[in-house]
Amino acid sequence: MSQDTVQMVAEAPAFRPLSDFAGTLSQRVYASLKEAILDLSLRPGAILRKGDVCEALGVSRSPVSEAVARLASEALVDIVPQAGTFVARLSLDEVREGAFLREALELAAVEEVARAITEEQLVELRRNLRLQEGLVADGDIRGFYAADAGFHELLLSFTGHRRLPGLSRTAWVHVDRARRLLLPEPGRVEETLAEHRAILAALEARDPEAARAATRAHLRQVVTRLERLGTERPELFA
Amino acid sequence: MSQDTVQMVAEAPAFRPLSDFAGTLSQRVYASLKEAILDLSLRPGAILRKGDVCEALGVSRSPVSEAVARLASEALVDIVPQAGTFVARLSLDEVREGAFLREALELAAVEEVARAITEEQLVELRRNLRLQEGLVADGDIRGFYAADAGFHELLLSFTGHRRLPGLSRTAWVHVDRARRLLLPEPGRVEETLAEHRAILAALEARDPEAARAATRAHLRQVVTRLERLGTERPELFA
DNA sequence: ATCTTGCGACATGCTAGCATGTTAGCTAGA
DNA sequence: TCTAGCTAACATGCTAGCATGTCGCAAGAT
Repeated sequence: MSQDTVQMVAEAPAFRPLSDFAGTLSQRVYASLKEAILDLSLRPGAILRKGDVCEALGVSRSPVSEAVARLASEALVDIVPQAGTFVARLSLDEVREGAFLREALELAAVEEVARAITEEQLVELRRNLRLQEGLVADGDIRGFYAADAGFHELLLSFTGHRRLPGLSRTAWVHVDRARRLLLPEPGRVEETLAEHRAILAALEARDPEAARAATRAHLRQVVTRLERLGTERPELFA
Repeated sequence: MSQDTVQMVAEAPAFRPLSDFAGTLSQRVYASLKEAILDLSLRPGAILRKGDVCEALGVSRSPVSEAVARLASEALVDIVPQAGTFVARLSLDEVREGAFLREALELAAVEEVARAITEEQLVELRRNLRLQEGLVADGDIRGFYAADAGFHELLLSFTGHRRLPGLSRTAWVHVDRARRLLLPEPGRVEETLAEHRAILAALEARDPEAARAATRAHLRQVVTRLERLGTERPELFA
């Protein structure tokens, strides 16, 4: 019961306007809410009143309800029937599960891709990698993260499976949210770049096992640092 | 309204009553619809009118709408806005993707489990395997499939990840639906049983690579037969 | 002072009806 | 006879209001 009581004032939602997104109202509400949750601008553990969301976004309750249901299926919110909806707390268990899922998917992908990658696909990866190098040189960290995501999305799309990239992103959601807590470490982007180069090298060699090893090493970096954070500051996680 | 003709009766959805399920109305509608889709009692490609579902199940349109939205997220139905909702056609691409996903998850799981499986967990697996043997001996194929599913669910649960079994089941959905088209092959259940024994043996030996190999061989059986069916009778798939 | 108990407020889930965009069928013209 | 355009029915998406179950607070009893 010793919950936070002081921060009632800091409950300013500040959602991105719906006009920034496309699709049906439900999808737009979903996108806006999800972004707010991943941003941590909706604090973990905070109550999420559907009525407030309706008023803030200027829509009725059906689209909000559907959007919240989708978020619940990703464990980003907890719905307690007839009681309330709460933003999911940060949880090391969820981080571990998300990391496990993404690692499983991505290892299977690179293993398959390494066996039959085409020259055109390698060209795409090399181009993305050069883009990353440029962004690092310019110090554009935000752009680098976007290119990073693009690199992984390219890899997954090479399997030919349409829904795989989206599933991987969904799996990674809890890791990504917790990552906001990590302070930027000097030299980390250069390490990331080197890890991407190692993955590309394994794919150029068409060596499935090397590709798996490089991808695994790459993906475990973030989780390792989050585990360390969990032991150093356990109060951050539920 | 006009009376149902004889041919209309063939289109009778025949949903399982909602009282057979638990949870909110949305969840029950979802379960009932999903079962009908997997049963193929809702024909692939058929139009799925929400109004009809409402009337058949005796509920309003909101829970139906939410249930259908969930089905759409699993690609079991296609929603065309302001036009109609259709039961997804059988698709070899979806079968391949579902098989890929489940294989990725389950290989990662057994690899991890093999490293640190406890004696109690092995006991659970052995007990399940003996159950399978008994059901095969009794010729209870339906019961055997249930025990089969339980075997895999046990394996996945040993990772400690809560949502993993459900995700694997979701991934497998398209394979499972297409499997209804396969004629039962004599001796297949005994082969399945042998494959399960091989997985268990690898786990008892705490050999991650052997566990991966055995699991992979097991999971690819169904897909191989479905691929064959796809070349022999391409008209069955979209 | 503490524990219990009852009442009030409230958040979600559901129902019913309106707005919007699509599709199919029919009609008129070439 | 075939095509093009129009109209009418219709399916979904959204809005607004009712039913149901939960949680919190306060007053009273021990």
